Amino acid sequence: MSQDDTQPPRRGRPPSKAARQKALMAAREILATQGFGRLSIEAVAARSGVGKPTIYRHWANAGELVMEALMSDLPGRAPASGGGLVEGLRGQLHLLVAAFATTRGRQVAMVLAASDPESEMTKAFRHRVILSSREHGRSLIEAAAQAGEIDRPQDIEIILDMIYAPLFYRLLVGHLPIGPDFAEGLAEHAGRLLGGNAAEGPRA
Amino acid sequence: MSQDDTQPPRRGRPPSKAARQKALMAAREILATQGFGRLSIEAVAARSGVGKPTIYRHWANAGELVMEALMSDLPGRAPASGGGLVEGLRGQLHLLVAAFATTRGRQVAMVLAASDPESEMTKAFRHRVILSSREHGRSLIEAAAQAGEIDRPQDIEIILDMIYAPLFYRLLVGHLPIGPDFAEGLAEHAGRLLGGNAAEGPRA
Amino acid sequence: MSQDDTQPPRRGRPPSKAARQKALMAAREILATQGFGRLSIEAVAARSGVGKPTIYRHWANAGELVMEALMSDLPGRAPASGGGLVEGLRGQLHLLVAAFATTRGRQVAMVLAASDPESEMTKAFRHRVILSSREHGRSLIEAAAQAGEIDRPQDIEIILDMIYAPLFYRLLVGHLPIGPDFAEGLAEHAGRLLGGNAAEGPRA
Amino acid sequence: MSQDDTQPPRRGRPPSKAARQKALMAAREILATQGFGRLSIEAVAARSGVGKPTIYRHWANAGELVMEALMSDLPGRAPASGGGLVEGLRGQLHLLVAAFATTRGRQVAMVLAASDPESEMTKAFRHRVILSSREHGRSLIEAAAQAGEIDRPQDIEIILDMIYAPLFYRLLVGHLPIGPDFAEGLAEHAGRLLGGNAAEGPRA
DNA sequence: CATTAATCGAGACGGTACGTCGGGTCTTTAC
DNA sequence: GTAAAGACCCGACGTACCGTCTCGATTAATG
Repeated sequence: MSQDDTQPPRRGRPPSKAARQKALMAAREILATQGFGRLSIEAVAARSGVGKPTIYRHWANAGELVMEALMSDLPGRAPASGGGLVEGLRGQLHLLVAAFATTRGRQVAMVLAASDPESEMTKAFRHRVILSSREHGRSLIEAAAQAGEIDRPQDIEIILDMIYAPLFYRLLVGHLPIGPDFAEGLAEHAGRLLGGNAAEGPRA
Repeated sequence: MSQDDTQPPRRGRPPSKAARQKALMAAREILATQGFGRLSIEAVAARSGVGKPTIYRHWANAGELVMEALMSDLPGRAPASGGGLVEGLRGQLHLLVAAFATTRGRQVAMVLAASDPESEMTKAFRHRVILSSREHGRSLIEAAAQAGEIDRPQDIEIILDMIYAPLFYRLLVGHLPIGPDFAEGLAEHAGRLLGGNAAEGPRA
Repeated sequence: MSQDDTQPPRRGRPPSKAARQKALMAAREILATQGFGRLSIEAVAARSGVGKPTIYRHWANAGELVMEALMSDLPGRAPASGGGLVEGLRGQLHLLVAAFATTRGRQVAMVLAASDPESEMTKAFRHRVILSSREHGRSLIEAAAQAGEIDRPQDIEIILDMIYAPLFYRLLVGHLPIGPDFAEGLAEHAGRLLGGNAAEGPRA
Repeated sequence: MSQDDTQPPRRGRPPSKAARQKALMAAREILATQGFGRLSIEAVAARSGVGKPTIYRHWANAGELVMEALMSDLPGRAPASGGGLVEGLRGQLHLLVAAFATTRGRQVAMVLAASDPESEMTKAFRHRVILSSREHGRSLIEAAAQAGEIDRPQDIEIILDMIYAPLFYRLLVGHLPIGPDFAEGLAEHAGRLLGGNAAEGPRA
């Protein structure tokens, strides 16, 4: 907001970064061992040794705390595989699948479904956790179009949804497993969707 | 299921269908006016006049009650449009989008995310609400293959996910609106995915 | 019961005396093993195999059932000891103390305190369980007066209370044990209260 | 008990005395207007505006709350009437009778009968409400013996029971009214029991 | 170095809802 | 036509967390 963020050195004890970290750590542990349903502010306070009011000073409710706890260890960008478009998508989808085909995957879906969709924290969570991969896909496609590898698609939003939605769909519905084959198939069909000449099968 | 469902007339007072219906009705009203977050067994009991223990006799928890309440008024099958494969998909997707592009859509996602994925009720809910449309799509595709309209696709599971996942993805993430254009685009891309000769878009 | 009970042959299933007895038996068992606090109509029904509505057909509430269950095995009249007034009282008080210095004693106090004091069953219980001994005492005193052993006391009601109240007082308050010494002391003081010439100590 | 009761200043928010008082006040009101049978924690919470968990933080169950509510407004010590022993007993018994010949009297009996006899609260209640008058009587008797007014009785426990039990007996059994005549008669007979020369009745 | 002020932990507060127990009534089938 | 079984509505139970609010204890920057 202000261009000069050198906050006027306020008097009194500054907020403790350690408390914040302890709460996040405890939240991650509870998520890992007991699940989202068992995570309560009370439990986080008890496990972390941080007082409840301190937790409420940092997060508005349990959902926001959980979101922040889940926003670490995200699948970093795929390492810019030199290959073509499908190659790039394949790499990213493998990373994504590996990152979400765990307990955390369902937790992400749960917290997303349970949170107030208008909250700032929820928006940030959606962008960082869900949509960032979609945006990465968009840039891969646009780069391929720029390079003449494919024609620029007209309905890119729907295509992006078709590529990235199935992962969360399987996560939520659980009708089929999520594994490397799944990422492979998605990448291949994405290629077919983006350009007929993409005659590059799943690794020959 | 069994051919002889004449259950042996059990002793004692039979469960009241009226109580069951009153509870479901109250649940639907609360969902419509206050949302899933405000729906509690207590509130359903108060609004319906049905006792709490009676509600617990019928459903194990609020999630199961909500699932059953949401399982009515589903988008019936598309009316067997005489046209080709894409025409059939288009009709179904329009119905689906119309059915879920409402408050109920997000509620379905929320209750699904929040429920015990192993519960029988959750499984029934997933099949009736989420997967039934997917299965309908499968039968459309297989009929088209049978008719020689398209080649039989190899990865039909992934294709089905790509067609039906985006609706729930947008529902959950909320990054883009859900409307007729969306159904249109999905049907068109589905056609492209299923057969090269699908030059039968809505645009010329 | 009687050999010539030619009841007008009423239609339908006759009321089962067995059900009544089974319920009373179950109530006694629960009183003995779990106490008055754990006795509920539900528990009696479960243990006895008698239906709840049947129990309610016989007793208005748990209190009345308990009262009837406790009204058996009461201390019979003392065997008319040939001796004087104090001798008679002593015999009766020993019987009383023996009958109430058990778990049942406290239960009698509890059910009496908890019951609706206006109910017919409560009145019957009070007369049979509490006041019958007091009335026996009255007749002993009046016989002694008749025989010239003592002067007829003026405040006989208060004297009767002073003789019979302490047992229930100790039962309720529990500040001192209830045993033979207690009966002995009561009888002796009762004699002193009733006539100065009653110079007959506790068995010389 | 400990001579240094400066309790170590505990951390955290201290219990609110106001909440405690509000709950006790509501309990007294319910006792007065609806009776012990209608008193539930829920009702106390609703009437007092105090939360249910707060009530449970202060008392283990309804019985203990009621006991504490009943422990106020006790019949203070009789004002040390200058007269002799019987005069002292008479004064105290009149106060006692006046204090218990009300609805509260039966409530005291009910709560005492219904409470766990081993609970600390029950013990305190018995001592403060029931036995304190008995102890006062003991000190009156011992003072009279010290002063040579009477011989020291041997069975003082039984005598004390005979003096103080009838009040609670009538309360519990309800066979006779409790009024000034009753107190009068008790005092007179107590005098007769304690010493032959107690020719100081209220009559002549 | 003492003061001061904000944050910390602890924990009680008024609440809401939970899931369960038992009360007393009513309905259905069996005897 | 009564008995059993058992579901009904209802009230209350005692507990878990919620999010807020005092408290005494800590801790840094200020004076």
